Amino acid sequence: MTLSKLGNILEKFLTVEQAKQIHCQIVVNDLHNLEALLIRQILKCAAHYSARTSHYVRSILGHTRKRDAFSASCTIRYLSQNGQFEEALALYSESHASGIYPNSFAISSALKSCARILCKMGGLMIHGQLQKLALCEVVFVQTSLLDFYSKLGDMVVARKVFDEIREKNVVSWNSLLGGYVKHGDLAMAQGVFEEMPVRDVVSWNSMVSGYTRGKDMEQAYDLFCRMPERSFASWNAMVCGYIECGKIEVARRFFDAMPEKNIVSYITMISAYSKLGNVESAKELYDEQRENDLLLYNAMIACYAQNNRAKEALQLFDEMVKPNARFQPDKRALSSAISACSQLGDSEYGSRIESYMKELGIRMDDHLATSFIDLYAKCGNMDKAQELFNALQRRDLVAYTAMIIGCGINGKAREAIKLFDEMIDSGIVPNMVTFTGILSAYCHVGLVEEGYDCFALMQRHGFVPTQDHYSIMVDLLGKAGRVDEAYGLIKSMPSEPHAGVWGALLLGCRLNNNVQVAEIAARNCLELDPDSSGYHSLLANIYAAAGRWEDANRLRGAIHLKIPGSSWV
DNA sequence: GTAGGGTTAG
Repeated sequence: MTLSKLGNILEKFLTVEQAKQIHCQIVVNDLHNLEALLIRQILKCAAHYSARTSHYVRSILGHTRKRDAFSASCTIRYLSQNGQFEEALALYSESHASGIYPNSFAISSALKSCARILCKMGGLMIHGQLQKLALCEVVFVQTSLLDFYSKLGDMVVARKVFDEIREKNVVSWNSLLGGYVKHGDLAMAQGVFEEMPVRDVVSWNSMVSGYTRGKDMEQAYDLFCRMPERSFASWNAMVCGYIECGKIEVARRFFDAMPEKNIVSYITMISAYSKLGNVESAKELYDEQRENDLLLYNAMIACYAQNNRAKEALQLFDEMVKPNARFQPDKRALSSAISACSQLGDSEYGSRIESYMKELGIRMDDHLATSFIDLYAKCGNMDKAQELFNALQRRDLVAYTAMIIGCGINGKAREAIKLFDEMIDSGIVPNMVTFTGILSAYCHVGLVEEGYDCFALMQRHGFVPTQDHYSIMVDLLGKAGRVDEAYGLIKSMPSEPHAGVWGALLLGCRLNNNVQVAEIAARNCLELDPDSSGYHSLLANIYAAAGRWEDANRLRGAIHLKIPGSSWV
């Protein structure tokens, strides 16, 4: 078989299994000159199969005995194009360490990876290496470098790199323009836009998104109308802009008006609906495009997971794990799935995900570890959660919050408080979720004064306590026997309390046999949440405890009348 | 075959 024939077969018909067989043949017959060709063809196919082949590509590379600059650069490029930036960088530095000199393809892919994961050190190191490699004059490399600095927000250096490019092309200009836009420097961006010798559709798109970032939709629309040609990205930028301004209906009108939509348009709309809790609209859009893109899956799974519809999230995730699925889950899909497990308290499913990750060689990063911390903590396995927490590269707000909540629900209030203090000391500013966690930890051990301090601290940080925070505080006061104070706190609330807050008060009354306040609490509960029968029996118990049997029996009778059968449950 | 828009965790 000739090389070109083999190439054609691979390119057109390659499946993972077939490629594996061919690769075995090559290894067995010691045909190493074929390896580079094989890898190139696999990478071509990989573009169609995305995550499905990534594991396989890596395994091929593991088998490859002669690692030349060509196969390394192909793989680095492949990884960076498929969003596997850490892996791309790992391979880059590995190749570099084993004496393979990177070519311009490897360099630009590595720089792109650094930019995307905001790895400043990595980019700086590559910049340093460039001097020795005599690649400083290659416009691709220079533009990648420029893009790296502008994505990291260092526009001074970016500008310097740009000035040194001898033959600037439109992409170089666009990267500089995009940098100013991302940096929020609209004046400079406009200057560059005026100065550019040639503008293409990307330049116009950048300017449009410059205005949408500044929430100046009028200017954005004006520019949008004046564009000589429009791409998907032009429309998507407008859709995105209206979403950020909270005008979802206008965004939808633009979305519907698009002459042709691409997958990005769908993902943008789906995640907007997701954040607004409109799962049905998201699902409708998803159904129009299902199984079309890995990121589409991710967006829909995240949508379910973010809106307390964990079962549906996992159903969709299951589709991806099937042997013949078109897309295999990546880290983001995994994060959402783990979060769904956590909501269901299903640690068994979580363990399956963990072994699935091992099987595919997906490394645990901080993001994933944080999802697992939450899962294990909610399932009561604090040892495992602590272990993961200790192994984190960096402890950020979300990780601390997950641990604090975990300690809180597992009765380790002291640890929660310690973590909270540690977090504050390291300069991390807590948010609403953190306060919920720490407040419930105080509640768990009955630290009333600390609870009040926490309320004050929240307000000092500019947060208005939510209904949840008030519920926990009322709960805390009730447990401490301070029912009247709890009632006073409710009366001081700036907004109308929900049933949950009154419910917490009612529970407090039960603990303290406070009939007077209980009647008020129960009345409010029933008004706000008339379908629930729990309040009746709670109040009945309070009457009974106070010796008011008549009232208790009257209420119990009412339960029978109202919802027949419910008392049997 | 190289660079420029989209999605994760509490």
